[in-house]
Amino acid sequence: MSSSDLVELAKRRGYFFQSAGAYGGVSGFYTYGPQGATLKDNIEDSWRDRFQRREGHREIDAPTVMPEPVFEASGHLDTFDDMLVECPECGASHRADHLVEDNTDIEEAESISIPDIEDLIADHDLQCPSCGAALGGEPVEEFNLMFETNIGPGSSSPGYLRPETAQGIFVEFPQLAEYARNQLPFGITQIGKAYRNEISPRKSIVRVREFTQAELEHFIDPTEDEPDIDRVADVELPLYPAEKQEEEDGTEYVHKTVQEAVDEGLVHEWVAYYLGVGKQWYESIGVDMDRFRFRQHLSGELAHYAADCWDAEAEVGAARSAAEDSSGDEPRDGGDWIEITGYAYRSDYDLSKHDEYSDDDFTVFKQYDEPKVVERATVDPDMSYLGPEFGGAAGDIADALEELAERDRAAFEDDEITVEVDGEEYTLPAEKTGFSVEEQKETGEHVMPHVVEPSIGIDRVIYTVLDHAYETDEVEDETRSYLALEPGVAPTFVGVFPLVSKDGMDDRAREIADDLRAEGLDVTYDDSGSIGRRYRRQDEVGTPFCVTVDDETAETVTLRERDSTEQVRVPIDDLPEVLADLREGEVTFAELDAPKAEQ
RNA sequence: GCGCCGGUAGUCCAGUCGGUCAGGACGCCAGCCUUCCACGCUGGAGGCCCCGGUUCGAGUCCGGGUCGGCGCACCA
Repeated sequence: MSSSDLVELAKRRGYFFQSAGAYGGVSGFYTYGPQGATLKDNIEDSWRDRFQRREGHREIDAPTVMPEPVFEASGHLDTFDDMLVECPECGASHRADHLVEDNTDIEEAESISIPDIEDLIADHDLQCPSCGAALGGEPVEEFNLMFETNIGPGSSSPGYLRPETAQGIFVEFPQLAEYARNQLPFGITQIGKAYRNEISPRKSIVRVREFTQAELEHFIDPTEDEPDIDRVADVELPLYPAEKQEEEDGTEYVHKTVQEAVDEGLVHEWVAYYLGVGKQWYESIGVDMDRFRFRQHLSGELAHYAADCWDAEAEVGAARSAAEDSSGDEPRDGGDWIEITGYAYRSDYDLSKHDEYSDDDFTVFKQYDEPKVVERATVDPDMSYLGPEFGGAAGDIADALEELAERDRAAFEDDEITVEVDGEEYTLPAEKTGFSVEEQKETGEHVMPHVVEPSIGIDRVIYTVLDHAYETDEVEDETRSYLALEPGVAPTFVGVFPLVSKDGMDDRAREIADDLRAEGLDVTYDDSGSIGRRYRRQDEVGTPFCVTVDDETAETVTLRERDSTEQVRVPIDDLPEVLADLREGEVTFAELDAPKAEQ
């Protein structure tokens, strides 16, 4: 369906709409309506079940605001802080630091101050890459993609709204590792809002300034932990490797099972494992596998933290006729491919950075099976000598001695030892160094875990699920449009109607609706207009089943399925169980052992 | 942020040259009627994106803003 059709339906039927419309709306912010919020809940619950509960991981809930040092360590402060210069002639915006790097010998221009960058542009007579106009004298503007705020009164403690939920997990790693009893591997999930002050929000809820991420950070020991590939070995992956994308006509997908992808070295084993988990999940919530692929990041596209990355992508807005072509091997025209998940092998990037920048230890101590005995050269400098002799340099000299002992124990065979500190040479008698070679028992080592991260954009998944669910067909010579949402995620699960509002049928229907609600189902009651109109209404919001009371005294009701519009008769007493089974996927409508209803 | 195009009930649209042109359809609400697939009857509520300007008079013309679509840039 076209994007405008989807946006229109979403607004009309309460899925999502632009926020604060009464005040003219604000770009990049959306509100999920009564249907959409429930659909979102259902998809999030399903994600928890697949990526968390069934994998044995645990969820945390960290703040959305974090202090500045967190983002200094994570690298977001630098990489988010773009310097833009605008061409006075053609209006194009360019990264000022990139211009300088490309046209001078300067590297790392990102760390240069704005006035200096402006001077460099003027001094080198840099020109607009688009039209060639001179850029000297044009102001360089700073654009930070993180929302900034102040923590507490005053501006002495800047904070930022998190641009990804992941950092909330990484910064708490020491405490989380303690919870996990310092045993690798373990996984922590988080689902919540993240914020990016996008320059240009686009395409409805696909690119917004506030969005929901569902992330798993799986911490592993890179030297010995392996995924349990068997769990997903046979899952078929539609892969779109980097090399295929770079080909002239790079449209061929490679279909491999998880096992094959790992065996052939095409995908990192941990990433491949989660591609398998992910594919099962997308399929279960109604993403059309004919409009789905895993695309490998091109080397220049990799994030600052990623060692390898595959995106799950879905094609949305594709024409109906194309969707019905089930060959599946060729990408189709007409739709846009959007990223719905990033599967990144983040190595130890994040933990190393936080280990370096913070006061805490972001490693895990791994005990050896057998303690190792190692011979180690150590020093124990006589500080009562070094202090009076060398004054303030004494501490640095002691450190230098320790470093020298590890590097070159032969140096201690002389009577006098010389070390260099800040360009100065210091010489002292060997006996004052306390040098010795000892046998030490090592019981283990500190390991910096690596991180495997499936990072799901919930809003984009919702958009995809709605886009792929939209169907039209012919019923009684009339065109009908409906959302073929999976029963497991549909926000309204069953509509309950009286065939006509008289003879007590409406009261009976209300009772049934109440009973089904008591069973935990999402139920809507409707007695307005004609029965056909009510069916169509529910079809369009994607309600998979409708129950109609057609005789107050009868002990059965009709149960209608949305996609086929077929009906069966079901005893009222059995309804809760039948519907619960349908919702859980224990049985399909076609498999129900029930007589067809006459219409 | 730049360029092009656009903004009229909940939704989709009509609205001429500036002058009873604010209209249609669907949807919604109320009543009636109705025994299985949105188009039975009657009645009703609801709108010119915002601010300013031109004019005797602005939905209509102009400027700015805002929101949206597309393209460029950006998307760590």
